[in-house]
Amino acid sequence: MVPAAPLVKKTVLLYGILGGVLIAALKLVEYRFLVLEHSLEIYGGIVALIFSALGIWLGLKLTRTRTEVLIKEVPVEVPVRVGEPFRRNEARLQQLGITPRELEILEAMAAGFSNREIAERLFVSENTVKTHATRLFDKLSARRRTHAVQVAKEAGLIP
Amino acid sequence: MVPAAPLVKKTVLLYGILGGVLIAALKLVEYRFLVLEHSLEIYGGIVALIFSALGIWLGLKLTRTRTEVLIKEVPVEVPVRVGEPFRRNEARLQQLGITPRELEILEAMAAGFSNREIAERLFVSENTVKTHATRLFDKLSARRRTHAVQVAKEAGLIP
DNA sequence: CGCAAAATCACCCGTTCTGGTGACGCGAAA
DNA sequence: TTTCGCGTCACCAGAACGGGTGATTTTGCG
Repeated sequence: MVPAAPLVKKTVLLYGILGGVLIAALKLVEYRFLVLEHSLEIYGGIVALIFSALGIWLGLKLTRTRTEVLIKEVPVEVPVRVGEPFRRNEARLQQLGITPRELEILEAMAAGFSNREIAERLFVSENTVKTHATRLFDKLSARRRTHAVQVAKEAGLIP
Repeated sequence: MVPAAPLVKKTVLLYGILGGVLIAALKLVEYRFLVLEHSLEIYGGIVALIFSALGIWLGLKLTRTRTEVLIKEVPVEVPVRVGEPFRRNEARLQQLGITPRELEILEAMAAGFSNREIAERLFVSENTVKTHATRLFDKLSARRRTHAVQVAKEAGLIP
């Protein structure tokens, strides 16, 4: 364990110095608190609080460097379809009576865009997109957009 | 922010309890040390040491789960014959940390079923399906189910 | 030109989905 | 034994979606 040796060393050193300074500072002011009742508890509490914070910071610091070091390079298989640039089934398209505009909405839908996003993309209002969508659902006999997309893909309307 | 709320809360609570116990313990033994010279410094040092360790532990605990997120993907192109019965990309599946159950939900989702339908199909409550869906969206970096499906298809997780 | 199809937009209402939070049980691993 | 990952379930607020209805503007074509 302990991969980032130099950084850890530096951090620990800094931590030690900070601790020393704090102890010295506390010692300087301890006499003031000492005149109070239960001053020892207060003193201990303060020390505990400060060093807790310090410890948390240290812990965070250490783990942060660990996460940075933990970059894994993993080979990923990327499926590459050879040939077949996708040929749209125009016949079925006409058969279902899907208009060009509706097809655009369908494609955007399949790409995972929301109605609002599609509206912005095509420079129309969201209501318009919804209208197109509704008609698409009718023509594709679907009730949900996910279903519509599925049906469209199977019908060869979209890639 | 801070998604791991329950863990943090529990941890903080435990931390507080530990701190209290330690303070009490120290108070019990303080009189023994008090008879020595410079006992206050020793006392403070002990407190500082213990709470530093505690703080470090806390810090480590808090950032524990953030270690394996940094995965660098190295694309390796693999030709895929069209018409093949579909080969699931198990590697990517594991990379994303998608569980078998989540994959089931993902498949049903891609088929165009609603959460309720999926729930009925898998004999679980709709809430459970929602939970799985939410986790899927996180893992697939998607905001909508259509988008999730699209991402999953591109990643070779589903046909 | 004039019509029909297509495209555009609006409003309402109910349903579905998404995000966030919290909790419990179980089995495997540490 | 404790911890952890997974699966399960719940509740809530807000966003997105779907269905229905009606309306106006563009556009292609006879």
